[in-house]
Amino acid sequence: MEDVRVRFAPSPTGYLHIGGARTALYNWLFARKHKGAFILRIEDTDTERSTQSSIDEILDGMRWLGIDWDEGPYYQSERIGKHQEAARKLLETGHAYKCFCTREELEAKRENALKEKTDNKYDGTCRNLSAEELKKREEQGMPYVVRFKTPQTDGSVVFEDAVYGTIEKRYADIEDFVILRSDGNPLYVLGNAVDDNMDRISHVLRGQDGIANTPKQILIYDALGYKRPVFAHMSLTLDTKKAKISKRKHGEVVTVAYYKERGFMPWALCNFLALLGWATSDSREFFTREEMIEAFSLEGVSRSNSIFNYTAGDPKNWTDPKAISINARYMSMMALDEIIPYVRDELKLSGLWNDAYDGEKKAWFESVVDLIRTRLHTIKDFSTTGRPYFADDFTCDEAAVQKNLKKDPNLKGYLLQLADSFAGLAAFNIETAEQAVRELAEKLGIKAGLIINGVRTAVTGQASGPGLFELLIAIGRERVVARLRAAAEQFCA
RNA sequence: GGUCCCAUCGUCUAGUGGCCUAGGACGUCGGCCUCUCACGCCGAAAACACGGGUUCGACUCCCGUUGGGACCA
Repeated sequence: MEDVRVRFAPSPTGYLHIGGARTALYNWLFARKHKGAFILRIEDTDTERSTQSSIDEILDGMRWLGIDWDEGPYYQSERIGKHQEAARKLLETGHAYKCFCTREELEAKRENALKEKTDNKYDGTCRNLSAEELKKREEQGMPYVVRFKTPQTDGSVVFEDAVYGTIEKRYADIEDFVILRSDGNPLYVLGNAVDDNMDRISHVLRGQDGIANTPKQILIYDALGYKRPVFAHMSLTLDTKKAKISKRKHGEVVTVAYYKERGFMPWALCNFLALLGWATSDSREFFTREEMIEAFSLEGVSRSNSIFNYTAGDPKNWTDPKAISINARYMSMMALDEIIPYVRDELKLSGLWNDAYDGEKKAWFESVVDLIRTRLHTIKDFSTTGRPYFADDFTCDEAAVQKNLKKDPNLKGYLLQLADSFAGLAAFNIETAEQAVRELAEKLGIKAGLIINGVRTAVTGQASGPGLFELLIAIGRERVVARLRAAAEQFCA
């Protein structure tokens, strides 16, 4: 395949949502795989709804995901002249005509068609205008739209979709569609085709919602003498009720920005998104960027829509559980130096960062990250669940306190004794700490678990976490002793 | 309404006529490990929408039905 050029062409009317990100990703993967160019084009011709902040959010989202582009961003609004020129050319070559039908007239026809349950394609009234009538209306300055003149022969438009295979649509089923509005603005079918030609796009890889437009665009390509690109449509991402996902309906979960906020690793999100409608024959689940670029192929893109398995109101699964699982896996498996920067950013953001973590406390910091990461799901968890390791003002889980500290009235004494024992230890390490705990339990004739669980909650406020003795060493003797004493007073009354 | 597209466990999917007693992953449930939780490991429940063909043989091919989605406004 020579000179692969693909593009992502979002319209900046909102935010970068995960469906859009997936489209961008697939294009990017395809470009990288074939050593081609990935072009970013902003389709901002809807000036009413396009905003700069939306453009910024899209660009930020792509940068964060690591989907870098080679050209652009180009702005469609700067090329309206080209679109109009194309419309003029189609008019001149007889491939299009001016239509003076008013909105009201069309509305009436449509209603009528609806009533009689027939097709509501444009009836071609203005297609058959005589030269005389046409001239008269032009002189009167009547507003008009430009319609494409669909062939009235028996033929059909046929194209080979790289994902869906052969798709055929009869001319008779394509109405004379509008390509230019009366205010001179191009419609998507026209603008998009002209732009793709200008940008020398070789493969149009877009959502399946574009599939119905494709035959019309092919008509335009042919009429304008453009070279047809390869079309490849991909399935859509729907919600659990099979409706399109949107911020309006589903809220932040569908925006890329939210995943950044909630502590996702960008590549983990990409990995999840890639799997939503693409698979390799071995059903592989984890890929590095290079591996995915290597493995990516249009053959593996699925034809049926996939469902973003998100249920509102589930605190544990605040997004698709598979996405969380993939992120968690990445967090526990990636190299320590790779995850550290994310943790650093998160701690800075939540005011828990200490510059010594990059200096004399570096080794300690890394060991803590390594100790706790396997049971965390997002980077955000380092500042919430992980807070007791980095700060003294952590909150205590009420259920944990109830279960591990208030259960036995003797715990107060146990914890105070243990605090004294820890304080008096010649050396404080995993072995000596464990020995101290077990000796105390034996001396008191109780199960070690009682003390162990109590200590965990006293020291971290939580009911679960890493192995207790490693945890104690990570937090450090001084803080452990202080927390044991404080908890004994506060909770074990 | 017309046209187009799609249809395998709850979800993401593998499967391209015999290898399928339908494989993997997430989730769910059970077990092991154990100081808790998680990780890890082991195991279980869980799907070819339906009906016709074609064929010696259909998850795989064809037709229809049903269901879903998209586009046209």
